[in-house]
Amino acid sequence: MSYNPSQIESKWQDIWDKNGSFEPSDDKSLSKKYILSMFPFPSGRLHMGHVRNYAISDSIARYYRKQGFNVLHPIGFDAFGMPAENAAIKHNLHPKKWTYENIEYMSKELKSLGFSFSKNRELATCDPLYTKWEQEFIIKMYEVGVLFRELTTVNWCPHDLTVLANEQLEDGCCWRCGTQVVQRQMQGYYLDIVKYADELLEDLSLLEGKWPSQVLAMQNNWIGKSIGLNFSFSLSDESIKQLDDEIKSFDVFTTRADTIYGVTYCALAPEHPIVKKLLKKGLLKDAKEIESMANMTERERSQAPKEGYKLGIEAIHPLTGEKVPLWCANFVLASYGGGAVMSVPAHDERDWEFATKYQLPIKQVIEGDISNGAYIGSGKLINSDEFNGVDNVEAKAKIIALFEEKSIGSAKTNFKLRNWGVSRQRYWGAPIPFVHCDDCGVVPEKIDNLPITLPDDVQITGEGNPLEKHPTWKECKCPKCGKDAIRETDTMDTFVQSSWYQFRYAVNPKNWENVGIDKEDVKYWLGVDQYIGGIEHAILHLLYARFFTKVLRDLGYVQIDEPFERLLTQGMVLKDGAKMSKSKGNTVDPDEIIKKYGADTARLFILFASPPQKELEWNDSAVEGSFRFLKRLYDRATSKVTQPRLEKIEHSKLSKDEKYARQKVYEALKKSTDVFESSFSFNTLIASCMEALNALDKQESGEVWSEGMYIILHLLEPIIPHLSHELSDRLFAGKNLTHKIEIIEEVFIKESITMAISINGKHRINMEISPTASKEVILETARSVASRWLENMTMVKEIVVPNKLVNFVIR
RNA sequence: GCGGAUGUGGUGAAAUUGGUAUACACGCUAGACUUAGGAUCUAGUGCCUACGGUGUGGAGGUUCGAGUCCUCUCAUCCGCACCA
Repeated sequence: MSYNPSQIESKWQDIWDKNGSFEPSDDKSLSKKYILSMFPFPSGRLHMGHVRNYAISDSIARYYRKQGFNVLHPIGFDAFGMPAENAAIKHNLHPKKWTYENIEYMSKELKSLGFSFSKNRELATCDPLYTKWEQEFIIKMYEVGVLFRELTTVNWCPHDLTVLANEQLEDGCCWRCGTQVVQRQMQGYYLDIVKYADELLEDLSLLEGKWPSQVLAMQNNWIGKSIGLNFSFSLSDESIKQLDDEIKSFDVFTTRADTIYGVTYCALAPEHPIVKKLLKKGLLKDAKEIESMANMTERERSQAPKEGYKLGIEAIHPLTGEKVPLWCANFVLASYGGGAVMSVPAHDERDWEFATKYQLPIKQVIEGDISNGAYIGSGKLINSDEFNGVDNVEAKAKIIALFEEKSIGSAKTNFKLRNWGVSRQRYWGAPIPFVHCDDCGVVPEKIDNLPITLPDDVQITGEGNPLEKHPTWKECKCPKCGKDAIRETDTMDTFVQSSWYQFRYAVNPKNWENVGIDKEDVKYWLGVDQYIGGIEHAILHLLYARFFTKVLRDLGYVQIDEPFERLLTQGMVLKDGAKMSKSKGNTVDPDEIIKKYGADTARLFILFASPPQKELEWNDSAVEGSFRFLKRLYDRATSKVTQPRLEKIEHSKLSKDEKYARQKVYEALKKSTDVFESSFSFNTLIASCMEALNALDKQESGEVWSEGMYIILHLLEPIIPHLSHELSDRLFAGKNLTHKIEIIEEVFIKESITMAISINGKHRINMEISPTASKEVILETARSVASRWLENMTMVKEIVVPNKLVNFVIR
């Protein structure tokens, strides 16, 4: 009988299902491993990226399970989100129906790949039970001030009547209807991630060597800490008068306090209160231009050339008392450092460009060449009163000290990281559990009333928020005073759900009704020993999940600082050198591959073709090759293993080929620990197993075949579980899959070894020699073997590297 | 511009961390068997002017010895991008 993957695979999948083989034990005295892959969005079908992700995590999970660990390897679905609403608009399908149908289909696909997920812990984040606990955390966060409401500028589509995220803009237009997006002030809910910025940055050092350095660098960059001076400019008396005595000063932040004497003007963002006030009063002749500037998104502004408008307002330099003109400029960010900057054109490239364009004065305060542009290097200060001659690095500290002494400014740390806006004007998300009361204001729901669930009877048109338009859903009672009130119609960003799912999986599903995050369960299972997912989540998801962990820790739910101990970011799956995508028509459907070759072939190919961190180029004929190997493995297991009973092999009595075969088998075994526990280079382990099978093929001993197959099937079980279980069951009653196999050192001892002989570092010839030969014997033999290169030459040096080579240096 | 990687046969990739470069696989070539097939098996396969020479993007350096360490350089990919 030949290899029939579909029969074998469905047989074992059913056995595993029936036995609940992948449910972790409740016994907390066992050593545990928590292996987690990023959960999928239920888009409808699995793609190869998913298969790769889960093939990796499954191999690691199965490896540890086989080593006797209590393994948690869960899966779920990141089930809220816009695509469900888009499907509703396009196909008139209810998002809930669409989502659950997709989950059902994808669960079947996951099963057909033989992944060893815990079924009892499978979750969908759109489940009201999940929402319930999430809403509770959000209310707790509100109580401690981590969640707050704020009026900020957002991207607003005037046609679809909704807020859009930055990544939903295409050239400043709505990605769906093409309408020009405008900036609009809106109330929204924010999570104070900036409060945790320092800790999020500091703790990156805990992850060094355990997370890819690239991810650490990206997060570091994203948080963007900078230390400088914060101080305020007073306005001149006339200017204050112009502003109706309402504004008398404004704050700026600088990292270059050393250049403060070089300030020749100040630049304000178009959103700055001074600019707004002037606009309101109609004092600006360039009002139209400034307003259109304010309507541009940050991204658009960054692409536009530098532009500015003189405001006719003057500030007073805090040290020199000189008058400094104020400008409104498009390159000043409203959301950073107070939306105002002191401009030092002599020592800042942007200020130089701006000053040159508008012919503003340039005042040099650090020695250096400013003939062709700003000088941003270091040097001694000039034109800086008492600081003249001081090195600029030193001056920076001294000037900050001076400001603090005079109480006109202070050292300040700023972050590029912005607070996390979690409001979405969407239907298919977790409702933000708050109520608007005329008397009490914004009030959190009573915990007993959770979860606040979505109404099913909604019309989803893509315009506006269906919750807002629902006739009755909004109506509620104020949790505080009991009067009629209005429910919040914003729902939460889907990144909120994926920020705490790693804790939810750890909770015993028997208690899912009673508790959101069980302290003891989390204490046992967390941190995640190995997290696996795509690099595309390097910042957002991984930063949010780290942030949530710290917040939940401070709220007393968990006791760890970092959720993911180790992170593996897998490379993309490519076809014809490009990322697989429907629009390019270069996709490979996992279902088709399973149908044609079986899940084991798909898994083997994916892990063999490339190390997991690298990109994987899909190659149809290489898939055939993987299939061929499995057929061969099946054939040899059924035809060569004639005496399945394992007996102690007397190694010394074996022939050379038999010894070599054993050696190859044990080499593979030796390699496996490093592969599964640290390097994850499954490709090399598979190659070693192939080498072992090749070596076994060159000998005929039944006992060597038996032992070899026993070990190879053991090693490959995490990668090709179905075939491995089937054959192991038939040949060894599955005994080779239940324990760790010890390495026999004897097989590595050789009667003779091959040593290379080099002349002046160049490899010339090999020799066979006893491994116990003395240095003298080795050299003697080598000299005679290599005699033709040594004739008439003078020996300068003789180097012997034991077991490896001899190098003769001659002249 | 800043930050992070990566460069090895026709292709995907190995190399026990300074010690015989190209394991394993794909592809290709030739052959065997054959119910003529995209099956299986055997042999070969870095390049060149082939008893020799040369070869890990390029140029130097350290060393008895470098894919591996150091310096410079080129190319590609990814992330961030007016953060004052």
